[in-house]
Amino acid sequence: MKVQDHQLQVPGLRMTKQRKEVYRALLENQDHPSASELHEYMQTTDSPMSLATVYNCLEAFVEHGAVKQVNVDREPTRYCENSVQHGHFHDQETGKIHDVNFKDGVNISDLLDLPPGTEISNIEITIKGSISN
Amino acid sequence: MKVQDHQLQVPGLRMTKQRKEVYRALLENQDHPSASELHEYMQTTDSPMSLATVYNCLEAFVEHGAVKQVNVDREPTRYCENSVQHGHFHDQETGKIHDVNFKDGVNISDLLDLPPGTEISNIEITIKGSISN
DNA sequence: AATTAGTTTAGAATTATTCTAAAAAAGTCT
DNA sequence: AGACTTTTTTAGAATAATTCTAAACTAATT
Repeated sequence: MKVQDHQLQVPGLRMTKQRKEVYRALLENQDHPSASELHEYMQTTDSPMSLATVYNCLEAFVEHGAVKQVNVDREPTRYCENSVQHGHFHDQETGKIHDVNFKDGVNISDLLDLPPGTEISNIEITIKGSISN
Repeated sequence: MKVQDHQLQVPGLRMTKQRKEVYRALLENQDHPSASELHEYMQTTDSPMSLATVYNCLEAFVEHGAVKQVNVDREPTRYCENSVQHGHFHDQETGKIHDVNFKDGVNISDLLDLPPGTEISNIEITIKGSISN
């Protein structure tokens, strides 16, 4: 997938060359990369950059809500573009992470006994398992 | 809460002195401690032990399904006794983690569009937010 | 152009966790 | 019980993801 330059925008964030390219990499290869995988990939592009910059960019995106972190156990944090709310399925055979969408009309508070007055800022659902065929 | 010695059992696991006491600490102070918090606490008991042992014990419990790991962001892994399936609420004001139970009769597959053939081995639900009063 | 504020960078520092190998404990067998 | 095997505990070293530092650079503003 190709993303046009003018689409590489995160509201409220100055888009430097590096940020643009990291964001592009995330949008174009939706593969839940870790910071170092992303860094490795960036080295193969026209915009090689330091690992620290990859971390800085990702941190900025997460702060601005454009990117979501996925933590599974103690593995390196993985990053994904955060358009719609979704959960993650961690395939234990392949190690891959897949997005899983919420079914229409379901609400997390239908599922959990949350204390009264709870203000939710983030929901993280991770399923681990395998796919049998 | 006091736990009797004979209750400190994990099926299939040899209960050494150290494992008993770590398990007791988890059952008696249900506070989602990290390994090093637990270690610090153990030093105040009759069974001081090394940090490596705390990690070893916890690993054994997790492998035997008696204890569950809770990971929130990149914070140190926290541990809780795993009797019934539950999720976690991470209060961003206090940093504390609270258990949240699933409502009766709900099923995770009612909520998510999982790929066909998915075999679930573990579900992790973490809500971040605050409690307004 | 000069100044300021924000960003990138290499490399050092941090820190949770795992590893190592030796000592101690527990379990088994006769 | 004593001899032997297996498992566990331990202190300290090693690892690895991430954060920090401070200097160089870039972009924005006057």
